[in-house]
Amino acid sequence: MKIIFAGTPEFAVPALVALIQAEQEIVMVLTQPDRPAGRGMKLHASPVKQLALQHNLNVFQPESLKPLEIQAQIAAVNADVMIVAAYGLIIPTVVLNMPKFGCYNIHASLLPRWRGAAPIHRALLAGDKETGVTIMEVVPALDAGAMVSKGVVPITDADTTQTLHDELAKIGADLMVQAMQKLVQNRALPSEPQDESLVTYAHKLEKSEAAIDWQKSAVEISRQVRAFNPFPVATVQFRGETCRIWFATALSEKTHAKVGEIIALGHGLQASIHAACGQGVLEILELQIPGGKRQTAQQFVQGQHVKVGETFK
RNA sequence: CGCGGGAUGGAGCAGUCUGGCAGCUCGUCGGGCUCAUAACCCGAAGGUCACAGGUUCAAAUCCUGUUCCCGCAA
Repeated sequence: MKIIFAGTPEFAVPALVALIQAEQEIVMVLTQPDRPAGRGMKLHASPVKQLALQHNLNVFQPESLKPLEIQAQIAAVNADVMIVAAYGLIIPTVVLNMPKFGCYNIHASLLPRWRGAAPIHRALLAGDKETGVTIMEVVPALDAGAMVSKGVVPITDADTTQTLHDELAKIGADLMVQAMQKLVQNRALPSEPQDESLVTYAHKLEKSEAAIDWQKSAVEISRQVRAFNPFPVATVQFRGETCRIWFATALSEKTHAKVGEIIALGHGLQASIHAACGQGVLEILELQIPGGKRQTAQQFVQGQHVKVGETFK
């Protein structure tokens, strides 16, 4: 079966790997153009492009899919199906209709919950007990297509956007390969429409959401820290500097200390920083100071000579 | 050449402005105390101060160049 694969970031990589290993015929890989990024603003190829080049696949990276000559090039490969995984460009209806068997998307949530740009972050922030990945048809409306299959993943107190992202990408890849095998056998994929009454939207993360508000409960702050790892990372003010908090968990103990105050420092191998919140206590385990690498709470305390009674703001 | 921070025993840092004995909190090793311990006490090992050149009686520190790491911005 002739497949067009459309994807850009790391999330799409396992799916492309799985399709290559499943020996599907990938006739074109759509990915966003190389963009200036990183320190020095050098041009960087997307993770999907790098993988595609390693396998000598036909890479196509137009700025937009709207121009007619671009659409003609896509039509020319005469694909049977198109697979979309976090591509990042709007796909016009004309293009959606090109592949014989349609166009399928991997979305990192249990639809219809968390349609949109940041489903993993929003599920974690909201305190959802589980999330997952959905394979569905691509339709012109945002993440609104009928659903083909789902995989469910529980969210634990140890999960971050990073860990969930990696797991969901892997599950999504497996589900997509299964769906393609089914499509080859049956020439069609059964699907189930989304219940519109249960729709929620996962709007894009704002940089301003990264700052920690110590008035909030430890549970909420812990979710925020984990949702913002690895990007954009929750931040806090300490000794007048903006520090990033990479990992923290909520402790149920009570305290009368003022909000943001360091009330205890762990010892030995389990060293951590305990800070008072609006409700409960936050146990900080991994953080980073400006100009430095991320480090364990123990290294931070030893290097910065942190004392009980200092405060985060 | 987008802006800025950094590199110092195994880890994390101070010392650099104002040149003058290599320092702090840990870790490691040895000994002691203890029913016991991630606790406490005593002792020891471990450094080309990122690399190269320059200034100086004297450079971690001042000057020039290079490499690597990090944050911002996108």
